[in-house]
Amino acid sequence: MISDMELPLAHVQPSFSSLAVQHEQPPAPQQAPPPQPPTPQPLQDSEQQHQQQPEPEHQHHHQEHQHQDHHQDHHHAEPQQQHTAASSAAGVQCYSMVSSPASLTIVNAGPVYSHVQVSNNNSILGSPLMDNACLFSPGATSMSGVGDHQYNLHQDPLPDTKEGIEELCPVCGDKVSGYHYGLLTCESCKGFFKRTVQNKKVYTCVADKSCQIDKTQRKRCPFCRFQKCLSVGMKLEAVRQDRMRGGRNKFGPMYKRDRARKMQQIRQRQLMGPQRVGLPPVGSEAVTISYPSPATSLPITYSAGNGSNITIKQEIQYPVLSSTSASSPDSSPSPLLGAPAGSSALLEPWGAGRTDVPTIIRELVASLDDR
DNA sequence: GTTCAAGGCCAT
DNA sequence: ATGGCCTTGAAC
Ligand SMILES: [Zn+2]
Ligand SMILES: [Zn+2]
Repeated sequence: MISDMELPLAHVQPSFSSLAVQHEQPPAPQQAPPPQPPTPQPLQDSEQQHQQQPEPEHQHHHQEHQHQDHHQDHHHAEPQQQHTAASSAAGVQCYSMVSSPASLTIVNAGPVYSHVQVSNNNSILGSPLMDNACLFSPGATSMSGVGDHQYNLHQDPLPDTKEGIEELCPVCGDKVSGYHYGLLTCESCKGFFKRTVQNKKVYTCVADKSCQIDKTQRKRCPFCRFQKCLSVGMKLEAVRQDRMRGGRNKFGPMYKRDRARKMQQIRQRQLMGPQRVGLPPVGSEAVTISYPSPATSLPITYSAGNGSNITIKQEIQYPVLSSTSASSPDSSPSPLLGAPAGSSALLEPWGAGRTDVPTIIRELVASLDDR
């Protein structure tokens, strides 16, 4: 039985499996793929209410925003949190792209951000490897009934070079509209990710969780779309639980750095001509620092829809108290290609949670972690 | 004052 | 439910 393997690797999925969780889920033979109601898994972390740094005393002052012409509805946070004490380790995986835009390989990486998952007994489904691992199937698997078009993956003759490149959404290939939840994505995936996380949607894949997601089929399987969003690195924590509008979050500096990095890459390309300018994984030099625990987090369980509980990890940033606050998000937003294995830095030596660090120092640190 | 990513709105 | 467009607001 597959029941208990720890399969540390293998669950990338948006989660689920916990759906029925706790109770076992025996009824599924090995073939039945979908009965599992998935729980989109790793769900949520949210950007917490806005309490970022200063202001030790207030907590929510959204104030009524009403100037302007339209009103929005804002409800305060909704009631839904129950924390559980158990959290298990997270096996995180990343997909790395192997040159062609179509093939992905799984790479196992250390704990990166959040994928906490509950008791996952994803046993059912049969072989663990199958379900999530094959994002790409050779041709045979078309989903049941739906997928009919199989394009052969043609690669663009000139994938890189010029700005044209890299402006495709890593999830669906549509045009990028800016940085959203951690990386450059298109407007629709931004909206999709936001709706999914805010409303705690739980999707189900009727096929085998490996549907191809592209601009024309992204609507067909939200489950696989969300799964891909997480795979490429969209951050749950960037979705605000309190729905505060505007402002900048902790990823701001990262976006800026990433942008500069890409810019330089382009410069080099122009000057160097046809030389291979593959950008280094992000940790090119030598400086690789790894820190212990990821961040203060508390797992909380909420019930989604009906009947499923999901444990999620919520990032909390204490204002100015604990030195355990995360200071630099992560240095690389890049889709695919996981960070080596422990390169998430959180916390600076001087425990500067967020005080007044001279700009220059901050940049130094940032560039340090960046490499 | 400017940015620009996050959330909201609303016609499909 | 989706996705294009609009408003917001901390960081710069
Ligand atoms: Zn997209
Ligand atoms: Zn699917």
